[in-house]
Amino acid sequence: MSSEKQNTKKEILAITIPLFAKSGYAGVSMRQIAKAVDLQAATLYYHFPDKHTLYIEALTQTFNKHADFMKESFTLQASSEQRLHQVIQQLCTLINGDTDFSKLMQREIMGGDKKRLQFLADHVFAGFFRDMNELCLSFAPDQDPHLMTVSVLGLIAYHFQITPIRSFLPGFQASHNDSEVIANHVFSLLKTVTK
Amino acid sequence: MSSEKQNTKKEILAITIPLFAKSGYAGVSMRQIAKAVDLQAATLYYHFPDKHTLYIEALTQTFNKHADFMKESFTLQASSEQRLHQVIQQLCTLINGDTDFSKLMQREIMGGDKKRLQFLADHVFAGFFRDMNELCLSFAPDQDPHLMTVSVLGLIAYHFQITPIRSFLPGFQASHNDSEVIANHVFSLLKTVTK
DNA sequence: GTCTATAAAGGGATAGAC
DNA sequence: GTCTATCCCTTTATAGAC
Repeated sequence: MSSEKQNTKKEILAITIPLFAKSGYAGVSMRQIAKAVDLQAATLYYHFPDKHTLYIEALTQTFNKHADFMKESFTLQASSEQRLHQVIQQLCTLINGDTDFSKLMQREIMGGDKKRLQFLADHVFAGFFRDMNELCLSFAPDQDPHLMTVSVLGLIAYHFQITPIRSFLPGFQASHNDSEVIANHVFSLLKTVTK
Repeated sequence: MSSEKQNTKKEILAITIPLFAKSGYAGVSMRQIAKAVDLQAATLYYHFPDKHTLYIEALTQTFNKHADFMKESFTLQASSEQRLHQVIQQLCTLINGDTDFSKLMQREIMGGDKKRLQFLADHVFAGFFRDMNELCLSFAPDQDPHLMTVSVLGLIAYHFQITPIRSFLPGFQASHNDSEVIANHVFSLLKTVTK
């Protein structure tokens, strides 16, 4: 509790998260991490028992960061169309503002560890997903709510996933990387489903 | 040209692709590959100069496999709505039938090597993407064609991306993993945009 | 074309000084 | 809490026999 060095652990995590997001667990060595944090590799083991624990803590922190949003994004009382619009905008802002979150999620899904996926589903997404199902049911009653929720999420997430390659694809304009432009586009698509 | 051993190289690639897809470049060792192919690790170096080249060839083969579809999916002369329906179905079949393709693509995008992304964009997706832009323009003239193309692709791709975690999410039913069910859902969403 | 053996480098992790 | 030094294992890659 004494001084500035209590922050080291948090600093390590902060610097490690983007490394794991970009290159994956196996793609980052403890030595690389140490270099990025400007410490000796051995020092990392004072703060974390091993590499796996460091990764799990990085993962946990990245997901916890958005736990509040996941729970409080549906407080607004309004028409389902207005709520949809708001949720789309918030999701775009969230995903655009934290690329690491999406990447780590993608990597976890591809890795396919069932226990971890079960955990992520239950403790990170369940509440949010349930709210989304409900919202979808109210603005698109003809659609299966689970499929509809995935569609809305995919419609948003994919635009940010492909950001690194987007500028090389036909028809690209700088505005296509803008969070608000994407949000408006997605909403304009989905509101035709509403009526 | 003599005998059965000319196939070794192709066999190595065939077995390597799913390994790289699931665990990424750094997540797979030459020894693991050798074991999976039932060869000694040193033998791999007779067929490929190094690991990187093996990976690039695996990548290339995976993408080339679909080059034909990417070029010939738009020959059908019909209403834009019918063509959209057909393209959606074909994309679902393709993505559902080759998980490795999507995973390798995702990993490439997350890795962020600009030269490789430029190459993939130009040599794998450019033609297809251009056709999609055109199709989008004809069935949804009010939307930006580039954004609309990405939306259609994301709407489809995301459903398959999340397959491993889907069964843990609220509202899941077994049918949600079915390629045809997804295709019909996506089309039913998009056709409301058409009118 | 595949093997055994091995070199050379890099990886995770620990011991002990400060 | 951070360092240096080091252990031990795995990794990529090569040399040379068959």
